[in-house]
Amino acid sequence: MPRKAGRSPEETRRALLDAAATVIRTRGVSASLDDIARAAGVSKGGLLYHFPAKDALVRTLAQDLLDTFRTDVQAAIDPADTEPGRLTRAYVRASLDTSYDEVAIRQTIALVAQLISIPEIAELARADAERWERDLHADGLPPELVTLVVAAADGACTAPLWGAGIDVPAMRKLEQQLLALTRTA
Amino acid sequence: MPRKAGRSPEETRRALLDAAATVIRTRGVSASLDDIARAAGVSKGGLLYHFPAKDALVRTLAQDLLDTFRTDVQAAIDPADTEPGRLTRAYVRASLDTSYDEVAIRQTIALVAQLISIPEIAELARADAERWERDLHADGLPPELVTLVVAAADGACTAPLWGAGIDVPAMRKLEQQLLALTRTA
DNA sequence: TGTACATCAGTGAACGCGCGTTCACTGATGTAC
DNA sequence: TGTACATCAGTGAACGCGCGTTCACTGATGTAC
Repeated sequence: MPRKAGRSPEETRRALLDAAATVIRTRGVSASLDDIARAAGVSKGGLLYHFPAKDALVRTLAQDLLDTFRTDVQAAIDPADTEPGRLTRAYVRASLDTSYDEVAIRQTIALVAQLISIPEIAELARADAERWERDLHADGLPPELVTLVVAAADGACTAPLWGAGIDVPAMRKLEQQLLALTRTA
Repeated sequence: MPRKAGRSPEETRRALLDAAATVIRTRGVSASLDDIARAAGVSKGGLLYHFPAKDALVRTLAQDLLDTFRTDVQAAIDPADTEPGRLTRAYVRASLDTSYDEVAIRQTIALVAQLISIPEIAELARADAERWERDLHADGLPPELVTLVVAAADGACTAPLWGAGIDVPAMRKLEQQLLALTRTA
């Protein structure tokens, strides 16, 4: 069957990326293209029309996630906040603000863990992290403070990956502590 | 060829685990049993004599790493330190003490990332993390302080995973900051 | 001390299955005239 | 407005290869007598 009426190619592509995220989250990166394609309502061949190889699909998915987080942080910047550390505060908020449910958070982290285990994608993440480091250290706060606050934010939001349950009240408290720290400077 | 003189079965088993760590670090969890076995100087069949399936090998390797970290933290406890927070301080030291070289650290983290992406092993890590949470919160410090310090230690030592270079002086400074925090209580 | 036998610690060839990729083909959509 | 044609967005069968697992076999080591 050819192109489905009622779905544009871009929508199909988006559906494939979303399906890849869902399927890889639960079945791991070794999930088959067949599974992903079926979850998107497309044949395996159809998937390969949009992404010439599995590598390309997974790489695109990873870049998509990195871009989304960057956008989230930008959106978390308080326009009224003009003091040093505004980006750092937005980073803390975007990292710890658990407005979604616990399951979704854990699944997203699991997905990232899946992707980061691919060397090529680890390289992508590396470049992204270096950019974050530059941006955060140009935010007007003392470097040791940035190191501490960012490490804690990273640690808290990746902790579910290593195990322990997500304690929402504790995370809110930590968020407040970290935000307060950025204002002591 | 049968058993090699000059290597006991336990040594062969240990060699297989070490080889698995090395090979999986560089080629990922999808590294073949053939590669791992060859790296240990054993045939694929020989590997399967010691570990009945690939799952078993990888699970054993993961448990081995968790146990090693726990032992490291125990070893980092200062016997002269009798104040509240001694376990937390040992955790910070064991996490941030980068006495090894940078490459080794990054490779170990990469290995953990590989393993954690296997759901069954994520479950193992989860159980381990819950145990850590119990132990650390029974260490006599205020809970929010433990959350902050442990999150920062975790974040700092997993950061290389997401990218940014390991800044050894910055990590030493962070270590001092965190240790100081545990004494303010 | 020698011999027979069981078990241990492997070997390496073969199997079979799953999965990524290729490919010939197709019907809907867009464009030129 | 109708028609012809090119391109787009797929389909689904087939291929081939890699890898996990099985299995028949083997030589060294340990044990009983």
